[in-house]
Amino acid sequence: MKNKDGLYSIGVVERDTGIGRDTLRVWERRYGFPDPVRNQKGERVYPENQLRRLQRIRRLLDQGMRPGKLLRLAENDLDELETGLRRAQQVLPDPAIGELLEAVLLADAGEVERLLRRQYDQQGMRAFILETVAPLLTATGEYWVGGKLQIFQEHFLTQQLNRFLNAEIASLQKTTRKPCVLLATLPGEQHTLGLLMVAAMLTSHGITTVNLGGEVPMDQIVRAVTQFRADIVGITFSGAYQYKNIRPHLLELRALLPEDIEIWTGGEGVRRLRKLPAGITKFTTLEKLPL
Amino acid sequence: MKNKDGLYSIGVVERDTGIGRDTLRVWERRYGFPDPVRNQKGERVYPENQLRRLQRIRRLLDQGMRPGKLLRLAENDLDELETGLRRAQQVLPDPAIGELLEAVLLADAGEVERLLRRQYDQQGMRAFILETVAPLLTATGEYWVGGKLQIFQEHFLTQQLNRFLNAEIASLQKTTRKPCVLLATLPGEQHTLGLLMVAAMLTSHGITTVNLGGEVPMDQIVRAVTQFRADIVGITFSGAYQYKNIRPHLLELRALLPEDIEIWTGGEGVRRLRKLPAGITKFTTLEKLPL
DNA sequence: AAAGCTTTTTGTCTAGGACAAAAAGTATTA
DNA sequence: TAATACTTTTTGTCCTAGACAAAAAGCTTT
Repeated sequence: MKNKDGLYSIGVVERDTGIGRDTLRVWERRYGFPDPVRNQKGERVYPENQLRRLQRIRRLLDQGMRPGKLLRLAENDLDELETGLRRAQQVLPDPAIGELLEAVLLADAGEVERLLRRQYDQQGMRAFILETVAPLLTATGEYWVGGKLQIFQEHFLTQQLNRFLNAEIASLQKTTRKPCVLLATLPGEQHTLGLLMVAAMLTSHGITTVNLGGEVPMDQIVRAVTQFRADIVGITFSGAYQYKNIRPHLLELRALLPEDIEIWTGGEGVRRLRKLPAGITKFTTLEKLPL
Repeated sequence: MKNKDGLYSIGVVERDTGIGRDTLRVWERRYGFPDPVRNQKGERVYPENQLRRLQRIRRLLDQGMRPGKLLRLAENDLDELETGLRRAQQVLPDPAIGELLEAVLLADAGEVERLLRRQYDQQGMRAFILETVAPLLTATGEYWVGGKLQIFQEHFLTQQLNRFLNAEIASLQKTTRKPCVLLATLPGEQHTLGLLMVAAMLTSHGITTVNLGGEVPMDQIVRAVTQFRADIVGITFSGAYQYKNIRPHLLELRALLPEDIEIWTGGEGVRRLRKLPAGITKFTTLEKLPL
């Protein structure tokens, strides 16, 4: 799949950017980018810098921009758009996030744990998630795109957060009550940290949550809803999820579930969505969760 | 995408079965199944029963059977194969495992938690892993192949174990010391519960573990080893992992790592392996971990 | 049982055209 | 001003049938 020197097949690019192969080919035809090399067999082979650029484009698309515009732009135009966006989004630097990032870069497990604990004890679950975990993940995302963070460090942080949140949820969960929220992602979506963050927030407010984790087929979600007598189904979509699929999938799920079951959805992937039918609520930010 | 009456587009089938669209088309061409209808636009439209059958086929493929054989079979031949598999795998009856299975089938989170806690308190971490968690997973695997367990129930149990073990690891982790064990699976291997079980056992014996989780690229493992100053690298392979790749991958990793770093490996996939070179140790069973 | 070889099986990729769904743009009405 | 209806543009998914390398199976030899 991956050639020695940062060369990627169309399948790998599809997976790593979340852009379908047909789309990649049609962009090439229409806009001239991406412009992959060919291997001996005549197959497209994408150099690393094109993969990176596609990932950047992907992020800008998620912000609501349009392919027809983005793909005709040069690299430095993208820079401008990104800095423009960054300015618009007001990244305020919290010293604690900096400390945590430092500890992640040094891969210092004890320190990460200590800092998470300190923040949690200071802030309580809700603020901890909103003001520590979420910004930390955003920051690491930016670091990764900027090449300042290794993949293993991201894995490490994910595991660390996973453990921390799971432990807290476990210790909180005894005292829960109605309503019952069922959490899952659909097949193809492996990013489950968002679910965990939602679960942590809800559980800390005494709401029963059942987290089924990643890649749960739709019919299984439907069955689980009856089994657990859930009132609400929460589905998250990361930025890597095939955007085009999100709406149809949500509609499909909506059609499969009884009307009195609410659907909540959130995550990077959902930001661009507009006008959802009754019975599907979109949360662009965790702050908005009704607690 | 989904039509009213249980009709599915190729994209939906791809998603719900995990079988790529190109593969679906080529199967149709070669074996005559699946055999979708066409819509007005001339596109493939799969009726529900074909989707279901593809899902069954998918499961049997995961058990190691081959497309060329499965796709030429009639529906009741599939039945036979499934019952055959069920019989081949014996069920051993431990009352506690039975209770847990029952609670999983009922999707009773509180009860599962209570039973896990009871077993853990009685047995201690080592015996809990060996005599409760491992047999429970084996049992659910058999139930799943036999169709007695829904996918969501398996997800539910995985999450529950995940949470439980992570919580215990977190509470134990303060007092750890050398040696340091780095745990991960290679790309393509998403099964990470094994890592968690190892991590739990080692941590309970005061050994430092760093769990990087699933699908960590090899070069990242190498980098992580130096960063964490690990002494041992643990890699697990589930039964679903391409058997043929295991040995070469282990050798590749061995070549990339300094000689004084040990490699430990385990999991279903590793059982058949023999004669590994110096510096790679295989654990066919968790009991054998040197503690 | 491992290693080396040959044959068969299997999945991924190619092309450029077609078309409907979604979004943007424009006009009309409240 | 804002909501609604209609038109145009943009965009992603699907189609065909052939090619070919990677993976697995089936042998044989060490």
